[in-house]
Amino acid sequence: MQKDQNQDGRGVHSSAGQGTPRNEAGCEDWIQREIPAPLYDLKTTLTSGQAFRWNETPAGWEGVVAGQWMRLTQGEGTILALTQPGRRSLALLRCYLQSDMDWEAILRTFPPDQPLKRALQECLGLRVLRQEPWECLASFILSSTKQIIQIRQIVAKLCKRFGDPVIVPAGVDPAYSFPSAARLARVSEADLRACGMGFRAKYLSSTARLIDSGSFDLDRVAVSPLIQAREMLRSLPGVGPKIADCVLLFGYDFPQAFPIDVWVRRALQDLYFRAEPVSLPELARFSEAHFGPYGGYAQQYLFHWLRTQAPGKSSSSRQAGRTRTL
DNA sequence: AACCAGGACACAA
DNA sequence: TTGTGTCATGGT
Repeated sequence: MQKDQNQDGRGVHSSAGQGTPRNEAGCEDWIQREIPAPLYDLKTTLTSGQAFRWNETPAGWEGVVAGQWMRLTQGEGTILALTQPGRRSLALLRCYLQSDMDWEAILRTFPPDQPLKRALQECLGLRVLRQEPWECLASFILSSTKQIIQIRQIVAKLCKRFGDPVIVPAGVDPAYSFPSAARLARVSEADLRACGMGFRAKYLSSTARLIDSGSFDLDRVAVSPLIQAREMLRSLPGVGPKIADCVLLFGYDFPQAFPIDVWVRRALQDLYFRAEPVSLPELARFSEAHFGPYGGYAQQYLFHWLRTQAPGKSSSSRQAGRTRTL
């Protein structure tokens, strides 16, 4: 079910260097298909800080999944997808979007507390994607102390410089695949840094090389229990507790993983511990116990809800960074 | 123009 | 185990 083979570093024809796509613009076919997706808000999901490569155009949301360009639009209880008529793109997309998930059953596992209920109401239709592990890992290594808009810019540069061009419909801006670990392993740290990623360049470079050399096997994460999978990812340079849980949640099948960034920390502090400041490790322990087997999904609701709040509406949100005792 | 961003890391206590 | 300074870069 979640076993879509992503082209990450190891193995697969990454050294072949396909260069430019064979088809010239206009010679290829594109078909529109319909994916059943009840309770699915495409825009909210694609803009909720999970994936960084979707662009909104007048025609819909355009992006690249597993090396294939696609355009998605919201339908009534469905998602419309413009893809090549190729064999696998539809199955690929349903896995990526996680549109077959029994969402109501998941909602029922959430604790019935007031803050979460409110976040659910405000962001109904927000879903969790299942991205390719390598792209997810690399993207979140680049995410640390960066705004989402900046992460998008860095990733876009990275793909344009080191990814391969993919086939797009006539008249559409060129698009690129996400560069494999094998490719990035052969890129100098300085060239990575030129994409604007700063100190994260050495993290991405080192991690790409560990994966390319076979020292680290991304597939082994998928078949490990949560605790071990988390430890494995954390052994990679540039991957700490937060990024590890992002990759487990968005790139693998670990719905309990609960990444805590500045926003989620603020949300937990304000919504569940209004009285006094609680340390980060303590918040992590609370979250693991409180939010249940799909806690990561609850986390995504809290994250997106707080982040889309009008600034200044929430009580102590703005200057919560400094530990100022009220 | 300061301030902050989907943090990790080495190091101190 | 938990708390602090440092690390680049650019948006707001």
